[in-house]
Amino acid sequence: MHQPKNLQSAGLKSTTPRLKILSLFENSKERHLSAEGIYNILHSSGEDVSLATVYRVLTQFEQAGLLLRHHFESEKSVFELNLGKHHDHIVCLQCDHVEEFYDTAIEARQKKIAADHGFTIHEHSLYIYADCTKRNCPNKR
Amino acid sequence: MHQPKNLQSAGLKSTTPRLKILSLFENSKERHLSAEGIYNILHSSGEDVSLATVYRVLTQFEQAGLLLRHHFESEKSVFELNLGKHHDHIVCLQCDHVEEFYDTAIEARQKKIAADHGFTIHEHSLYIYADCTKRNCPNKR
DNA sequence: CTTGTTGCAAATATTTTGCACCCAT
DNA sequence: ATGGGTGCAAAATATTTGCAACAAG
Repeated sequence: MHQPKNLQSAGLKSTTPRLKILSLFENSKERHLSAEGIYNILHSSGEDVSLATVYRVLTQFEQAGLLLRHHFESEKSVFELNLGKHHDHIVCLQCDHVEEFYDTAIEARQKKIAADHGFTIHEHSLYIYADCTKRNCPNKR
Repeated sequence: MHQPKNLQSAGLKSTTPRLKILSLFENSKERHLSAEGIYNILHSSGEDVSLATVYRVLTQFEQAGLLLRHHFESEKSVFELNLGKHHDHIVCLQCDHVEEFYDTAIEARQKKIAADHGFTIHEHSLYIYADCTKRNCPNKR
C-alpha cells in the first residue's frame, strides 16, 4: 500500500536533487542516513544540493512512503528506504552502525500487550543500543 | 546502583528549583514530563524557575540516575523518575498518555537476538504508539 | 567565605519556511 | 507557459552555555 516504485507515482517530479538522494539510499552501503549525512555525501561528490532541499525531499519521501524516519538516541532524524518489510534495529554505540532484525515472538507479544491494555497499535519502534566490541564491526572507529 | 534517594547523595545541593522539580515528578499524576511541560506547570503554580535551569536540573538528575530520558516521536525529550524497574512504553497518539509495561518474553528475546548478532546490549527502548479510542482513556481530548 | 547554582541573554543544533527565480512537463 | 521545485537567508524549535549575581553549607 505504501511504496510507490518511483517518483511519478508519488506525484513528485523527477528532479536532480530527488534522483540523487534516492540513488544514495539505493546504492550507499549504509542504509541509514541523516539529512546532514546526505548533504555531506552529496557535496563530497560535487553534487550541490542545498540542505533545505535535502530536508524537503526527505519529508516528501517519508510522506510518500518511500522512506522511514527513525529517532535514535542522537537528536537528529535518521532515514532508510522503506522496503515494506518491518524490522527493528540494533544501533552500535561504538561505531553508529545499524543492524536490522525481525522477531516473530516480539511482534506477537507486543500485539497481545497492547490489546491487554486496551490499545490498538499504530506502530512501534524497538531500538537496541549495544556494543560491537566483541564483534567484527565493519565500521569500527 | 543508580538511584540515590536524595540530592545530597548525588552530590547536588538542595536548592529550591531542584526540590520543586523533584517534587513535581513525585506528585504529578503524569509520570512523563518534558522540560517545557515542567516549566509551564511551575509557572502556573507561581514558581519562577528559568527554562535554562529546568534543562540543567533535568540533565543533572539524569546523570545522577534520578531520572530517565526518553525520545518519543515528538522532537522533545521526555523524562520520568527512575524507580529502578525497567519497563517499556505505550504512547497514546490520541492523548499523549503514557502507559508502562514489562514483558519477560520480550526482554529474553532481545538478549538472545543481540547475542546472535554479536552485540552486548547496553540498553534498549521499545515504544508502542497506539490509539486509546476503544479504551477509557484518562486524558481523552 | 567559597563553591556551586541560577537567571538572562546569546549561542548552538536541527529543521522549517518565505520568496524570487528556475526547470520539468 | 505554468505550476511545482530549488537556493538562500531568515525564522522556528529545542537545548546549551558564558557570565555576573546569589545562595547553600
